[in-house]
Amino acid sequence: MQAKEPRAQFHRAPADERRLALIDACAATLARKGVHGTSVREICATAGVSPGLLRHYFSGIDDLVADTYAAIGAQVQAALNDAVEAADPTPEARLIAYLTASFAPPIADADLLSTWLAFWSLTRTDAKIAHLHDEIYAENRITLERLLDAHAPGSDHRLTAIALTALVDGLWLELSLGNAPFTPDEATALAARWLAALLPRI
Amino acid sequence: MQAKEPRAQFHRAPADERRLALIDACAATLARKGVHGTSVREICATAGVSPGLLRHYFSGIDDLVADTYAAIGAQVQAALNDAVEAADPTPEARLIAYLTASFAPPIADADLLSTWLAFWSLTRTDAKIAHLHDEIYAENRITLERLLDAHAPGSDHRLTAIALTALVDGLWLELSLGNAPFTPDEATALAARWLAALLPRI
DNA sequence: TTCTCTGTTATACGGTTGTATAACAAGAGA
DNA sequence: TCTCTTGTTATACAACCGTATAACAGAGAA
Repeated sequence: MQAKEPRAQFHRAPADERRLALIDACAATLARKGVHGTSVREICATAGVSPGLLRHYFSGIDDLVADTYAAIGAQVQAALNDAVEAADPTPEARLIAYLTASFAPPIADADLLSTWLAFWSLTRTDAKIAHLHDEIYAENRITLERLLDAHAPGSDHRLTAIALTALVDGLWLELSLGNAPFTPDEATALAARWLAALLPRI
Repeated sequence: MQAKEPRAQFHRAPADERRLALIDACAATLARKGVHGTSVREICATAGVSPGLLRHYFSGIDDLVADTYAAIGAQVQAALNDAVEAADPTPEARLIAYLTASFAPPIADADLLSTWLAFWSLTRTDAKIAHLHDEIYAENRITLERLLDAHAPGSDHRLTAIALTALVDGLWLELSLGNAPFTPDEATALAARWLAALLPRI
């Protein structure tokens, strides 16, 4: 006996804009609800769009998640690069800027961590995600090796970059999880002290 | 028209045993299927038990996951302690043993990481899990501070323990995710080198 | 203004989710 | 051997899942 619902109003958006809105909504949902609470309906509700639309832009929810990983990864890389480029042009200042940025928003951020954890946890089950992970981390290490090489040209910085990445990741993780028993400044100082021990001139 | 299924045979197990079996099954399922693929039915199937039984021992699936976190956390702590106690009784050897154990099975293990990632990702949404996380990490830091204090008594090792935890976590994460661009031995060497820089006598 | 294309919504489908419930049977105690 | 307790199973339920489909309507083209 219920009256027929009038069809909701909507506007047709450019394809790029809609894709981006869905990617943003996917990241926001992963952050807020975790992998468990992230569904097609939840994402589309966040994007203010009907559930069916997701499959008009992506082949499925897994596809959207992978694209979201790529987008977020690029955002992080860009934010770090910006911080480095905004620093004094000495190799030392650029390295420190990289570290400082790693422990401050928008990098050290509970939402970003939640999203990132979702990606990590999908690495085992989703080959596309695993491939993206390798790409993103390889690019990050190359960035670091360049920064290190500017400081001490010629030597091999492979292991140094690996260790620095690990240290920064570990500190970033605890900071972003919340309740960390240390401050962002202490994290930067720790990483800098570590660098000073390895690269005496810093 | 189908014949009534005869009720499956079963045996009544001691409460502790059943609880443990369900916890093991929960960990295994989280490792194999991820958060997304871990359901009451999947866990109970792994444990070889009917789905309804879970709620006879736990108030719900969230409760079981929390207990699983506590159990796995204790196992990890125990494995690390065993490695330390099995080492030569010098402070240096004990520290190195801690590091080596961190990058070898059963600690560095893809299954353990998958489970651990699930716990991390629940930290945001589940208060009980968040509390467990704080407890487990605090205990781990205390263990490390004791090891460091045995080597250099008197000084404050708070930040050193924090940094070492972060470095080990980061290296462990990449190793366990697979495709890491370094070996477990290199990870141990990196951490040891870091310790040597901070604590000259190692 | 009208036409046409297609981005978008609404709805339906079979399958799965966590939980509730009652019937059953294992195994200890008498 | 019998009884009784209760651990365990089987089944049911409403809610949700990801996807498929057809009808609708926005907005540029003619």
